[in-house]
Amino acid sequence: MATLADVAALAGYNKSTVSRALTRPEMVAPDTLARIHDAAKQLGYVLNRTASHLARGRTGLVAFVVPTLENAFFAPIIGGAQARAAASDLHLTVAVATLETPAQVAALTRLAGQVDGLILAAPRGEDAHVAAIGATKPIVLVDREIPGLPSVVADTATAIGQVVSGLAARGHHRIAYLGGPSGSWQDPGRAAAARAAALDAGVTLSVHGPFPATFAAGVSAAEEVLASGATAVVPYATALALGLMLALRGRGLHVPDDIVVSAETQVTDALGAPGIPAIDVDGESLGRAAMDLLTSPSAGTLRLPVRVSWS
Amino acid sequence: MATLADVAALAGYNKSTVSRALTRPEMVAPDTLARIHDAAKQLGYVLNRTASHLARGRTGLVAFVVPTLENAFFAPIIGGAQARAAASDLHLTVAVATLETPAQVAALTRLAGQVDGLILAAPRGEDAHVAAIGATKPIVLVDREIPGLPSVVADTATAIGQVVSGLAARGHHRIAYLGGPSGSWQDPGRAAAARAAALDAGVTLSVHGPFPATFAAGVSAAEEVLASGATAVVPYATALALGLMLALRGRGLHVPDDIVVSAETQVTDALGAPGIPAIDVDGESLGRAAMDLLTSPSAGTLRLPVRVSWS
DNA sequence: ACCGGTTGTGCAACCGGTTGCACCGCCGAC
DNA sequence: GTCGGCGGTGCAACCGGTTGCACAACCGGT
Repeated sequence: MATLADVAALAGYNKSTVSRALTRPEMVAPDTLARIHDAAKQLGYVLNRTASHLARGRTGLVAFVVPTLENAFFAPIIGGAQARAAASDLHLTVAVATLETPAQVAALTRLAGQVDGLILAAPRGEDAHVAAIGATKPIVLVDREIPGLPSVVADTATAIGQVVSGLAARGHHRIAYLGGPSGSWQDPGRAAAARAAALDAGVTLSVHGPFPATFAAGVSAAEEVLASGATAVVPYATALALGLMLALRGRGLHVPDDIVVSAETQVTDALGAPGIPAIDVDGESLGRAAMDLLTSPSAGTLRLPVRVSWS
Repeated sequence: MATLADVAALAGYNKSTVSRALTRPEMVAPDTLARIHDAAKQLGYVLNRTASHLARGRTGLVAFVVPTLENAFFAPIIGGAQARAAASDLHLTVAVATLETPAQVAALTRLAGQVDGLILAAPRGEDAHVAAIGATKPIVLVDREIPGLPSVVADTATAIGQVVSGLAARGHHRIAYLGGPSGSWQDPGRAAAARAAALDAGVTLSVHGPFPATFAAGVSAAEEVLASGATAVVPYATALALGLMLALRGRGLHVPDDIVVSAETQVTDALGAPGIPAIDVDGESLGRAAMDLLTSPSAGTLRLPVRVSWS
């Protein structure tokens, strides 16, 4: 591997000039620049990030922390962040932690020492624990707000309110809301929005949960949903919706004729029936926004709209 | 941040001795070790990985490359690899690439220059392209075999053969196999196993595809499946199965009364009906095995069994 | 008492860039 | 014709560990 010194020798300049030519071209005379670029190309020089990072006191790593990898919801978010990270010459390292236990907080604190910044997606620990990590390193929250920390959240509460109103308008009198994992920051807001919309429309809303955002939990929720007598269900997550749909069908009910379940457009489209609400979060945008917030910091919350549509 | 030099000063030793005490304790006298550990603890010393990596000529990074993040199939694999990586003090950085285009190969080659090793999950590029990356850095393949490269694959072909046989034994005469993404290495083996089992049992097998491993593709496959007249379907991936199931139900068919679709246990359980085959791949084990293969190299393929069960 | 062999520690070079500061030459201004 | 200023470059220290080599002390054996 060619080093800066090699390039310098070939071009007839000093290491430092070469370094400047490569990182701050405006500090160097044009023809010097050209000669150095030539030499670099000729030698196939590529920057040694490790050395660069050591000298600069940075690591070039950003940790993306998710509560779980089982929930496909986070995949596009990671994808979006990853794309932006690559554009800034950063690496994204993925870690799994909810921040609910001291051990997890400790592990994440250790990890924080090895990265330039963290993106915490839907962390479930206490404000103070999360903030403590934010005190050490730049940090951005996704789908969670903590005063003083920058964050980007999908405005699903509003969306869910719209869904409940729409369902009521379509004649549903009993609606069920299936809550997310305990500790979820989004959940209370969604439940509240659902309640408010139901109250407003004069329909009954039953709130169930908490449930992990998994297919299996959706299956296990079927019983409770049936008992509630609801004709429409608004689950916290797509995985939950899918599990519920299949379990309902396993009990002989027809979705959506007997009971309507909201999900993503992708899923509601498949059913090919009208009147099913779809809630679509643009995960990639969330991820990109989070990464952008990390690289060009600014406090406050960025609230991204969520699309609601009806099949 | 305390440095080695600080610890050395406090403990009354030289940097080098401290370094050795921390990395190769057996080279240092017991009481020296104790004093150094004391000093380190007192100062809250933690190793600067960047400096360490520079001196050692390594980066401590392993790239985990997946063809897509949309498919939840890779999540547990990443999780498993991540867990093992953490145990070896390595960071996992996730990248998305199929290796099908020169641009992707180039991007991955660049990435390869910044990591200590790569795990390529289900890469879809040509053998030569993949092997070229393997020539630069240690590499492990997941769900793909290329002569000369270490790999770990889930033996889904065998599982699919069992499923087809079992379906035939349960009275299905027309069975459909839904293929995976074009370029998938696993797909031909699975299709072949399905064909062999069908031939063996004297039933008809129709092979469809290629399909991306997504929910939407499953939906779009419904038409073709219906046209085939199959009473049982074996899809390449769970997402495909779910999409298919919902689309079939959207067309008024009952799963599994009218048509049986294989999936993961999780999904088949939800249906609460007997006679549905389930195929379960232990993703975490795959990931762990891949990481282990990377850290303690050995050529050849590690073939992990896949569980088949019937609801 | 002498010697070859451990064992434990220090010295200093090194990994490969980055950057503050000094220096040189050339410019326009007075 | 001098002088301040500035663009361009080199020098060397530095980031924080790692490691080859030298060396001193101490071991048991003869």
